[in-house]
Amino acid sequence: MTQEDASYDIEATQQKWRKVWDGLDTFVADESSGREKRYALTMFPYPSGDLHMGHAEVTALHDVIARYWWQRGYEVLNPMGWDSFGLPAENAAIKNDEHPATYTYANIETQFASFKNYGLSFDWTRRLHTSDPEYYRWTQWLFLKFRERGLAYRKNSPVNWCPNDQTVLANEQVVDGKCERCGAEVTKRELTQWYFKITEYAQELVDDLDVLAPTWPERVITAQRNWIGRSEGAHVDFAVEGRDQPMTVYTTRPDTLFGTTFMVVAPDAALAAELVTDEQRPAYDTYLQQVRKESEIERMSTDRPKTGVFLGVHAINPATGARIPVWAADYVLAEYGTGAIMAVPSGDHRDWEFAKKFDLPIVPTVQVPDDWEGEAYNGEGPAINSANDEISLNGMAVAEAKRAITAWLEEKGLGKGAVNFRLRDWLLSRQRYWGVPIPVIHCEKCGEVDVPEDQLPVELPELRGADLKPKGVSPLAAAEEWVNVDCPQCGGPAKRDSDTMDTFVDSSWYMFRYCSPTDATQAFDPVLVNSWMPCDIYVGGVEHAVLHLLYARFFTKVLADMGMLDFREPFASQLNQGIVINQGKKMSKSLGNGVSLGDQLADFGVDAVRLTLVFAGPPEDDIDWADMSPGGSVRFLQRAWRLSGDVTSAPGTQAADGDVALRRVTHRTVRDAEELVEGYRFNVMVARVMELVNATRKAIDSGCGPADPAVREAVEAVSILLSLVAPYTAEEMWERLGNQPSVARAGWPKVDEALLVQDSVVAVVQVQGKVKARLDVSPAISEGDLEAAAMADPAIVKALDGKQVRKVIVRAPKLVNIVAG
RNA sequence: GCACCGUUAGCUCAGUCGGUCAGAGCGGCGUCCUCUUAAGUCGAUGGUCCUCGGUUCGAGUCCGAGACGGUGUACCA
Repeated sequence: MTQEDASYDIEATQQKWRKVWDGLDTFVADESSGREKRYALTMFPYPSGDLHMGHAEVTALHDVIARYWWQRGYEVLNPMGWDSFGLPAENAAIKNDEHPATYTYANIETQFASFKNYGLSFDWTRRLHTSDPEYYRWTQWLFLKFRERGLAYRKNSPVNWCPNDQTVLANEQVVDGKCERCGAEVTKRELTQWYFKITEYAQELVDDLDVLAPTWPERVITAQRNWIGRSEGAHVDFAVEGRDQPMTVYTTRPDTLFGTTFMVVAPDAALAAELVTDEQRPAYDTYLQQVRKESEIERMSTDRPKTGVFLGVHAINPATGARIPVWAADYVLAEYGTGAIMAVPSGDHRDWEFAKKFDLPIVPTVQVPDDWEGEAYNGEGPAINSANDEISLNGMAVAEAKRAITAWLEEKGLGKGAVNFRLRDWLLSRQRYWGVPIPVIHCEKCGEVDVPEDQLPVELPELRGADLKPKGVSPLAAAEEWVNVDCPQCGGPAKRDSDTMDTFVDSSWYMFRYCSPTDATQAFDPVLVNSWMPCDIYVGGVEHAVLHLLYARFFTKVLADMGMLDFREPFASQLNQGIVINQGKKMSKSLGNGVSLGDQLADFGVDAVRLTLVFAGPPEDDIDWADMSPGGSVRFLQRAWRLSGDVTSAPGTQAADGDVALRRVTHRTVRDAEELVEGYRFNVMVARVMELVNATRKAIDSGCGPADPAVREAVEAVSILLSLVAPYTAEEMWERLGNQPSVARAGWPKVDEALLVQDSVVAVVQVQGKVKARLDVSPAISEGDLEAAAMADPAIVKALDGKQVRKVIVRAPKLVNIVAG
């Protein structure tokens, strides 16, 4: 065997097939094919630099599913595009004195070429970029539609401010008190900003998680549930001495009302400043200053001691009539609930700590179990100390007591059962340039006026370099010719809104646009969208568990309510891939442990890199590239390819008369591969293909020989199975077998069920749990026959010699266990 | 602190209903081939299935406790 016969030239093969594929349009989705539709979506990238190992992994995994569906005979929509608005382009533009579009579109072209080289089955006729005016025109249109429905509004409130990026952030973009993007410590500012009213959909967003739970990763479901933070409880009014208005609190434990011994107000809530007496005002002001200076990070740490200040006023516990002091303390948050709480130190560890520190009374209202040790008790138990002239909760369990006290409060007009959410409205304004301009004009006379639909898109003015430097207000505000316009309503002087939208708005609806990407008359074609969607699979990183996925779900529900969609969840199932790390650590410039995708592809070829990533382990696990052996993948692929040269039967040869043993392996492998791909267990699927390759090799060299029809069947199956992971090698094999390209659309091998059934199985006979004999039996053998056969076996007779048979366990057709002694 | 997940060969992982169940691939080692340094062949090696206890005729598999590792989350009333 010469060198040329033993291996193929990876680089030449890649170049050859790229050219052939370009002429085939193999993966262009055709709505009119009449085939059942599938929509495979993977999160589109931000165009920063070239593709890296992370992109390589997620697209390789995603491609297995898309290609599998094509092979199974579905019409597959598998689009790709770019989430191309965003800060990195703007920062690069400032640094290099250029336009953000220059950086953005250059990177897009680089990534596009890399994707093509990487052999993915994307339908490139549907490519989109969110920064194209043809796209963001419809982002603006959707904004106006949301505004029409009262779901986009402006309000003044304290917002998260990133001092580094000089822009506001959504709550979802603040992680541990830091900017999710750049890591700078987030501060608060009072600003008037645009919001989407996502809270209006809070209940549905949490309810539908139950629908998604079977097909979405558990951790995403959990993350969203926690983020939405639904809780049930009650609002309770407390009269305040010397004040007409009561103060209202939200509590999840109204049953502990009798144990409320003081009240706490968030120091930065308006209510605190209102309630404080003149006498206590200096102390309060000092405290407030101190709290304001704390960073979010300090404030969020849970193990620091409680602080607070008495406001000088008293409230009345509506259940006991007791006078209880009202305090301000920073462990109560202004933004959650009503910004004030009823403190029950016996039942809440925070209140307990506070009461201990400031020597406030503690009244237990739930009987603690005998064996319980601790401080505040928030578990189950009968109520105690909870009675007045009108009502007694004593003896009731927690749930019952909640109902009873809530009913009593409602009857007295002192409270009401309530549901509360942690979720806040989505702050969407950004004070930066490279995003979608908000299509609103501010007129002194008319107020906020929509840009008329026929004037969309509101295009970005041409700004570059230093014009884009962060100044705390949007760079657009300084573009005078752009900003100053006539009011569309009254014609008077007016100004455009100079903020741009959060880029998460762009990505909240792109999955719809892919269905009719060039439609110039509407955001998307509802008929096409409803025919393709919801997406059958959405592959992407778990870092979007709350942000993007929550927003996209919200948009879908709003659009459904607008009558444009006949479904209410965009992604029927989801797969989160892990990340590629190196030597146990995340790849980073500072660690110098980055692995260049380009280098890996040059060294091992596309197929071997893809195979390595897919075979590395379960898709959701991280891959440590240092533990991987792409060289091993190269050798395996060459070994598989070599099979295709050994086949001597002609194309079209019927396999029916072929070697049965090999055929069983082939058909078993194909069937298992179906289940494994559908269960996203691609690594195991690859292992099975490796075994099939080994079995085929053995059949050729020392079994039925290369001319046997079963060999062709096996090698064709290998080629088709490999086409999901290693398209170049598979194509090369397919051609070498004498078939026409492309193997990607060859169709899935048909499994002969008869070959999956064994005509005899091996039954094990155990004595005392130890295997003493093996019998070839029919799979249909009865328990009686199996037992008789076992007892008659010479080895068993010998093993039982002189022993008393106490018990015989028969599990036909696999096992007989004889207990003797 | 709480919740969830995991622990099987050097590495990455399979192991379905409790019974052929101690497995695959890779790596490493050795062998052979007109002999290497991304070629091929053949072969052998390699495991306290994290620990302890329980259920069972039988436990990698089920149950309990613990250890270790990981992930998420954390003053949300």
